[in-house]
Parts: sequence; C-alpha cells; structure tokens
Amino acid sequence: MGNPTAATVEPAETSENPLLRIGGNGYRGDLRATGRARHFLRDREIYSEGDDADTVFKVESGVVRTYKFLRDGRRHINAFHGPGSVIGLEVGKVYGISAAAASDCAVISYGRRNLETLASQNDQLQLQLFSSVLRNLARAQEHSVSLGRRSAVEKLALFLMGCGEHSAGGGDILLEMSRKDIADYLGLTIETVSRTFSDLEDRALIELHGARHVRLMDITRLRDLFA
Amino acid sequence: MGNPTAATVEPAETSENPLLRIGGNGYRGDLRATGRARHFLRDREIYSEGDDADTVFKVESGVVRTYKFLRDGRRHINAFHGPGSVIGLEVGKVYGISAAAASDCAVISYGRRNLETLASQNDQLQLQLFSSVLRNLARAQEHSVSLGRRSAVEKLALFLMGCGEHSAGGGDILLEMSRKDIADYLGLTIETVSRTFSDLEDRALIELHGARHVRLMDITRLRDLFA
DNA sequence: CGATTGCTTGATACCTCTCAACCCAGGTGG
DNA sequence: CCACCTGGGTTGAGAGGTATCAAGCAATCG
Repeated sequence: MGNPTAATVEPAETSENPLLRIGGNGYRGDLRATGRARHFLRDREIYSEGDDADTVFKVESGVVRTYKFLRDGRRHINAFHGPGSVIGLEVGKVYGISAAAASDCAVISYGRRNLETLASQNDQLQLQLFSSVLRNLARAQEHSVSLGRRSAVEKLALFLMGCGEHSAGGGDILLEMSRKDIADYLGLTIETVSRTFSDLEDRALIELHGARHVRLMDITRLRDLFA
Repeated sequence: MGNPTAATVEPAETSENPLLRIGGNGYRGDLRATGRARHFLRDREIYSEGDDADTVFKVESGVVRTYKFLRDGRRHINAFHGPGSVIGLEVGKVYGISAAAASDCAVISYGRRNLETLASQNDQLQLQLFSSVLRNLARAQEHSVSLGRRSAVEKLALFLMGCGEHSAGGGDILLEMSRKDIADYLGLTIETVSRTFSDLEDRALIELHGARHVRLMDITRLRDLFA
C-alpha cells in the first residue's frame, strides 16, 4: 500500500488472495492458466466495451478506470480500481464496459477459460472471484447514490475522503487522475470540479499544492459536508 | 411473462434456473435448505441496510426495489428487481443496501448458510448465483451512466423503453411504481418526472392514460432521445 | 362528504453547464 | 536562453435545466 491512490479503491489484500498465488507455491496445473504480468502506460486501453471478454485482469499497482461512452462523446467513469481489484469478469461473450490505465499500472491477466476451469477446481479461488464482484457491486451502488442525490461539493468531499483513506496518511493525497477523470467519475464538468476544489480551499477545508497534490485540512468538517 | 414490469428487469429465465428447482425434482438434501415462499405487500420492507445478511431472496413475481437513504432523508433507488432476480447476496455480515416491495410481490427466501453449503456442492447453482450478481453489476454500471451523464428526458425515455421491453407488447406499459420511486431511481424530483412525462406526451411520443398506464407511441423517436 | 394521498402545473431560485478568456508548467526549437 | 507553443487547470459571465415552494386537481378512503 502506501500508495497514494484513487477513491473507493479497495485494500490490497495481498496476503489472503488466491489469485496472487496461482502459479506460485502449491499450484500444479496447466502453466498457461497462470497469470501473465503486464504493464500499461497512463491512458492506454486495457479492453474495450464490445470486445471478446476472453481475459480477466487483476490490478497489481497503479489505478485502472472502467468507463463507458455515450454516442455523442459524453464519457462516464464507473470506477477507479486500485491494487487487488479484479476486472473483466463478464456474464456474456463480450465486455460490457471499457477499461484503461488511469495511471501507469501493472496488472496480471488470466485467460478466461483457464480461470474458469481453475475456479471449478478451486473453491477458494471461486470465493475470491465472487467476493470481488460483490465488492465491485457494493461500490457501484454506493457511488450511484452520490451520482443521483449529491451536490458537487458533497461529491468531491466524499471523493477526497475516499482517496485519503487509502493514501499513506496525514491527509496528504497525490491524485493519480486528471480533472477530467474526476469530473467524468462524479458526473460533473471539469470546470465545476475545478471551482469546487477552489471552493473547498477558500473554506480552508483543503489545501492545494498544484493540481494533483491535495491536503485535507479539516477532516471533521469535510465529513460533515456529506451528512 | 406478460407481466407489465419495471425497467431493466431481467428476463424470467424460469427454465434454466437451478434456484427454482431447489426443493423440487431431483433435490435430496436438507429440507431447511430449500427456499421458502414469501409474500410482501407494496412498500413492505424485505431487509434493511445494516441488518444481518442471513437470507438471500429470489424474486418470483412483482417488483422489488433496492435503495439507500442519506442522513437527511434523501433516498436513492439503486434498482428495480423483477422475476428471476436474486438479491441479498453480500460479502460481509450485513446488508449493504435495503430492499422493499415496490409492488405486491412474491419471493423465495433462502438461508444464507444453507445456500452457501448447497452452492459448494452444486456447480450449476454456483454459476447461477455468480451470473446473477454479474448481471446486477452490469445493470448498476449502465444505470450509473444515466445518472451521471443524461438529462431528465433522456433518463425517462430510457426508463420507459426499458419497461416496454419487458411488458406484454404493443408499447403498452403498466408502471408498477410511483412517481416518487421513479424520481428516486432516476435521480430527479417528482415534479421533474411529472413534467417530463407531460413533455413526452406533448411531443406525441407517449400517451398517458392515468399516471400508471403509459403507451409508447413512437419508439423510434423515443430511442433517438438517448442517442 | 371532507380528508387524504398521489399527481400535475406554475413561478421562481439556484446550481451546474457552456462558452470564453486566461494562467501556468513543460517541451521545443531557434 | 528565450520565444513560442501546447495541454491541463483556473476563473468569469451568462444560459439553461432542475429543484424548490406553492397551489390546484383527481381518485381513494374513512
């Protein structure tokens, strides 16, 4: 951890995660089933909505964003995924959403088929995948509430608090993503995000040291902002 | 089907669903593990955020809404669940969201423990549960885009089209839910929902015969509304 | 029949978007 | 080393969409 990272990114859970151990000590099956380490530069596409969903990914470091486009170009970011998050699991043949690197990041990719056979033989792995999806769902539900019912300040305060929880400490946050990413995640425009940052700074709730470095100055009042 | 139902409600899938067959032909295990049929009147609570998540439900008929409250009373409805939908599966000890009957409805309840042991012995059931969660996630993601990036007309048009897909046909819809439910689902107010209905009617895209009975008059132009 | 509840409609306020200018840091090339 | 360009971020003015507050209407219920 210690990784200044995105909001609502889940804990690393390195210790008890079977996916990480596949191919490591203990596993004796087909080697092709093991994950393959891959790296993506910032903004590089990982998979795209509509593509054949033949690969599942687990984030190792950095932040991945999953997102969708409307026909007229409006974009919506559904989630930021930090270390430990599993993405790319699908019911159907194709991905229902796109994924790209929000920052430079490392992932492990697994062939869907291989993962499926592996999982059918390994209850713990199955459970891991299941809880991972369940966590993604819970996060999506939580975020929906923000999108549907919260104001710009509330959204941003909540977002920053989320980032703060996973960063090293002291309320110092290094944002991995651009203003546009944040806007598309919170259902706002860049301008409103920027203005809201300034607003929070005027109220002395945060300090901005450059666009990407935020310091949370008054956690209590920040928390009060979103009831 | 033929059941005039909610938006984004999934197909009944009665034929190939193991959950439905538990306790029916073939099953030989502990009887307490089988589902118990239950009925809920409109607006009756099924489970509540924070409660012990010891029961899983499968909707048989009617519509269930899952929702959350903010401290100040604002409500957000995350989804409407029609026949075939499974709700109440959780990672943690407690429910992360509340569920209530949006219309009178019938559900089958399963003890979590029982379901878990059952699933560990039954691959097909496991797969069913997994895909059910995955479908819920996909729906949540799709809906997020609406909440974050669509206008009131777009939201409502999309909602109505979703309802239409699952209703008997001919573009005749009987809404199971109130204006407030729709508003809280789409991230709007009752007034805006009402105005938008009237707006669509003025444009001759729909006809209203009472608040709950909607007829889609121009599917093509309705679809054009949300790009 | 009056009261209640859910829905519609109107007037106005407010929040966020849109369009536009500006700033700043970083990179390039003369 | 500096002029220039570029892209991301900030700020401003005005427009527009949705919320808010308030009134009215229809159906339901006691």
